[in-house]
Amino acid sequence: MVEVAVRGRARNGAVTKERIFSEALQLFARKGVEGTSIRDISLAVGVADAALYRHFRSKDDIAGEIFSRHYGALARSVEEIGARAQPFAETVKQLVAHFCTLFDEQPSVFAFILLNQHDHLRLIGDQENVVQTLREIMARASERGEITIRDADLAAALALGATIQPAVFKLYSRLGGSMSTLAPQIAQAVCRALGTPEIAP
Amino acid sequence: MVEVAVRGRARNGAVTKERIFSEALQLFARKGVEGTSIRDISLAVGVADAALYRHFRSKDDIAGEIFSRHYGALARSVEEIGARAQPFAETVKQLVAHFCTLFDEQPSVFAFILLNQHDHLRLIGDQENVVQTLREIMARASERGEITIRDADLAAALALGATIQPAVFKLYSRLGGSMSTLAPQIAQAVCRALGTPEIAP
DNA sequence: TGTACATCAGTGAACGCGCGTTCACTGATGTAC
DNA sequence: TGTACATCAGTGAACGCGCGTTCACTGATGTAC
Repeated sequence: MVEVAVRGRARNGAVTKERIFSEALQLFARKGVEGTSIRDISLAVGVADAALYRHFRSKDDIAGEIFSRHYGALARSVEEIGARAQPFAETVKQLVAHFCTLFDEQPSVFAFILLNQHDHLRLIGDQENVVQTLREIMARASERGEITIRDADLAAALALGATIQPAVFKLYSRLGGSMSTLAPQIAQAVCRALGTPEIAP
Repeated sequence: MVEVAVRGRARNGAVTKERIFSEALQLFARKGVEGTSIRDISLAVGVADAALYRHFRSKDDIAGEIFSRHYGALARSVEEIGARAQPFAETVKQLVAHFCTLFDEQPSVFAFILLNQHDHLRLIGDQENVVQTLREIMARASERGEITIRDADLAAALALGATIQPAVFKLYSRLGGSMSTLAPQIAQAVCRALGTPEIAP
């Protein structure tokens, strides 16, 4: 278990499975799930196509496991930030910063779970739902009079759209620099859009 | 030319081509271009699959013609609204209203040209570009001091995201009512986000 | 108005290809005694 | 420490299927004289 095979092919299943996760994620983010074939993935990993079926039941299973792993992690982060006892403007700041950091550090994760929404948004259960969690954060802020937009769903859509669309622009090289650089401006724009009093920087 | 065949199959080429446009658009919007087959389209139109090749060179040609037709129309509308001599807040109001009306009246068009961006954004030339036009509207507003966000691309992204994301929510039934009902709230949110003084309703 | 012919808009069948998946098999690794 | 065996993680080849596209052909429509 300690030593990985040196001659011949590596035969550590856990390592191979992680490499499939990693390569498939990048391909899915770049070309979409439908546009990526099992052979594309196995070529990138460096194994035969049939080897993928030692680790996953099907291609959809690969996509599903990758999606729920990262989407679940994001949902938990959003929930955790939303639960902090702090002014709404601070929550917005931290949420936007979190999304921007995710884009900068794991662009494939960002693209796969947030930009290909139409493929799999219906597949996820409601247990760990980023959008649902955002909605609840907005509903709470509305109750406390921290935002003037009354419809919590609309507020969530405005905030999410104002954060995601700049990322799309960056993907198409329409915006330079890192997303984290833009985060303060985006957070301020979101607060203004929702009608929140700003806090001192 | 005046009378359409009554017995046997309709043989009016122009009519068939329009029906292909119409059915293919709906399928592309619902399932994506890759997820829609030539046989899906021909089945919906009610002709043999091979008949499609009497009107289009390829499947991509169908998608391309549909896309550029509607995308071009939207680009010209945006350009025309942007060229009007009026306060920026009024321009935003009209742009948002235009997008919302498009969603309400032609949801398939909206979904196809604005929500599947990754498939074909690279295919379009720069001659009639919705995003580019929005950017120029923002740049002009920035020069005139009508918005406080200095980066025109970021301003365009914020405005577009705040308009498109509610539409995505509506597609997933997360928001009720029509988009046109939400238009005033969205326009106001965009103006606030960009730092524009509001105008009287 | 009739006739001859070109074009148009359709058909069913077939094509080659790439896809997701399965198969029998192999040899390395882990485990029991 | 050796031996016997189960399991794991890989292989190349093949499968059936649906895909986009092409083909030869058909009959209706339009045009010229």
